[in-house]
Amino acid sequence: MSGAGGDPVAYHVSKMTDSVKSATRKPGKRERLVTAATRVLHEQGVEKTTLADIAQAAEIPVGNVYYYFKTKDQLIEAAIGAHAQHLHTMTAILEQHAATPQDRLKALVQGWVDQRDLTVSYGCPTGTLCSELGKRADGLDRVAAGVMGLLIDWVERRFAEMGRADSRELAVALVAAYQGISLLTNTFRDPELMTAEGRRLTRWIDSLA
Amino acid sequence: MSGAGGDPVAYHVSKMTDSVKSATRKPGKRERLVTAATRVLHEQGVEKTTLADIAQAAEIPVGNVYYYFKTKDQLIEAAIGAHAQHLHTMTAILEQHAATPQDRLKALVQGWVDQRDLTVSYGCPTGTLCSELGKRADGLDRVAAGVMGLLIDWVERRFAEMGRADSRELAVALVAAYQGISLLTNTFRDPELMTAEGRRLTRWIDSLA
DNA sequence: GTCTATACGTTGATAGAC
DNA sequence: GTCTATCAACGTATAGAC
Repeated sequence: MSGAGGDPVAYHVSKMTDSVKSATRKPGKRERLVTAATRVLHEQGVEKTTLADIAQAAEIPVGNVYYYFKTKDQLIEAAIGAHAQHLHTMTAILEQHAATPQDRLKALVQGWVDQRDLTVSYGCPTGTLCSELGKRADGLDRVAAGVMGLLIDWVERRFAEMGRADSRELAVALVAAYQGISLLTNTFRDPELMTAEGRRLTRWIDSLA
Repeated sequence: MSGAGGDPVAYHVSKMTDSVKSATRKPGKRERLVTAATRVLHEQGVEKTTLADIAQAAEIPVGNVYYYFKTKDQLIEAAIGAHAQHLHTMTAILEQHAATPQDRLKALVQGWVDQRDLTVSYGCPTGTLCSELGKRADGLDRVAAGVMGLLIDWVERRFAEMGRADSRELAVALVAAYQGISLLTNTFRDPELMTAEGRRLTRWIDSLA
């Protein structure tokens, strides 16, 4: 890991601490930087994206980035933290709008299908992140893996609630199916691949109930 | 696309042509370069790999690379061609060692499981390539997609031989499952994920027979 | 054909003015 | 806190000696 604010959760805490320390601080800049980074890193990939790309998207001068983040890796880490936050929000909504474990899982799948156009263009945000960072061994790879773990854990809990003893294996299989079809949807630029696999997975979930 | 020798097949043809043109040519250098590129690009990823990395792995001076390839992209293209060649060889062996479509598909799955240690370290060679190049729109992305297409086509033919009308969808699902579990196996550095999914897929193929 | 030297742009990061 | 100017290192690619 590369310094303080090492994990996605700690990032938000340290941000709050800073806000308390100086009341004059504009919270907009840092947040804009992270939001821009999240989007641009997804669109261009981690290794190909420069700080200039992110700074431009956030409408912030390049050199100024270093006031908010000591290194490029720390900015990437914050962007991964934003993914974790987004995932948390999404699963909370799923739990609110669907009652049974099966319905929640099927709603998750439907969400994937609804996102298919973004997947066609850039692949799954978490998946492409893990794919690139998986070739590293500097700590950032573990941070990305953490987000993927959160997703699998959530799915596993739903299968467990359905009374499945093999809930972990089923969760891994469902997320793997999504990651795989995301890759193919992006590779062949064909949203219909995601739609068709969504139908298959929905039937599969029903068959397990 | 970035010039002559635009597709994986044409590469091998142009190589042959060159060999005919000058009998004194050492075929070792170019081939070593492509072999090294194939390995290093898989290990480090496309965007992070420099020509110096590849040249060093091939034990060739950096500047000399440009005698064999006009640009870095053309070397990458040749490496993708090597993947296509390898895939062709592999499927030929599968057809030789297994008789029925089911057995051939199960042998394919077993091959994936046997490769799990490499997947733990660097992910699926074709998959990580497609993931990175999928963010481009310069032609190389289509070349990588071509290799993935070869694999799906081969699988589809086996399902068709089994009499399945939905052979294309099944082929996409099987390859997606492999790509997805490859990503997770690499993300969590856990070969057991691949082993377990291999068992699941083998049972699934049997259930379709 | 093979290799060395080097040009030229870009990148992450720093120093310091305001 | 914000921004500009700039550095040092590295990347691709070229020129040209042998």
